[in-house]
Amino acid sequence: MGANSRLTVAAHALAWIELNRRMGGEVATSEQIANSVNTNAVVIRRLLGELREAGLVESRRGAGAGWRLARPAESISLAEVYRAVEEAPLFALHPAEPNQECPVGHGIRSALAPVYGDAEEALRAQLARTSVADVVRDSLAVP
Amino acid sequence: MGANSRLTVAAHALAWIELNRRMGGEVATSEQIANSVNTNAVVIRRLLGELREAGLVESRRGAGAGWRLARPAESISLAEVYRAVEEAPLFALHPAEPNQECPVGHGIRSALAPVYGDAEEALRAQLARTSVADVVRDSLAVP
DNA sequence: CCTGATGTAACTGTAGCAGTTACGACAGGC
DNA sequence: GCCTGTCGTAACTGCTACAGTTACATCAGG
Repeated sequence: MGANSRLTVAAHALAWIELNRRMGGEVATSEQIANSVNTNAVVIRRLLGELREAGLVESRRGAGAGWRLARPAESISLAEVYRAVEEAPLFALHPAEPNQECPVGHGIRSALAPVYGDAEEALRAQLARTSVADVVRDSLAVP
Repeated sequence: MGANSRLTVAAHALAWIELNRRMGGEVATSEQIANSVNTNAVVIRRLLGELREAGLVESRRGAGAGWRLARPAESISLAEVYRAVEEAPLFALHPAEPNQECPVGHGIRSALAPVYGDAEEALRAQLARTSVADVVRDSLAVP
């Protein structure tokens, strides 16, 4: 499937902001984060903008501007990050409406919808078990 | 994210083959299945070709050709169908290698990989709870 | 006012999915 | 042995989304 790296980059950015804070940094700039992720600063600003709408980070403008976490890193789970950056459902139903005169075509969307819902729920529940603080700890633990 | 409908169409095709068999049909043709899914027969043949490589269906060529399930519908789970049609991992790591001189950039891929693995595992485990026979039953139950 | 950073718009390149046409390969029936 | 119907597959198009980039307006502190 179309696997994208939005969750990866968002988690990286949040972990960097948190580590920077622990090192005494007031705020982190998109340029600094982009340097660690190895991408363009605009890509970071776009992603962090979605995280701000979700209430996970705050930004300051003007001179001495930058980003910081809106809540402790321990309380931000990857499930919240996922919800903030991936709005579309994981599985799509039919591109075109199936044949309603066929018993399968008529009922299959109603049959699959709860299955997909439960599967996404299981995915989110597992992501909820990891926080941004966990990501920082595990990253620093790599030799 | 790029949600595609490959799992949906594959499940629909398998359910249709099973229902057709229960109605006395020897084999199902891609044209018949495409008529129920409301798509092109080539789309069906491509998808069923992947399911055949996974050992879920068999095809016969020549006159009177078509498709049938390789195993009872009760024993084919959506987790197997998902594995057959979606080879790529759900979450991608970084598009470009992160900055190795940064502690976060150096360790984050190793930190995220098991998290993503566990999340996908939870997804597959939930999909494994539904079989093609369940899909047929639930589809027919829709008024 | 100057400076440095955010906030966006606009565009490009790339990739995958879905759809379509076309045609070769195959196997059974006549 | 040819006809027919279906699979098997290549090739192409249109569409969408992600990632990257440039450009510029906006803002706030010094």
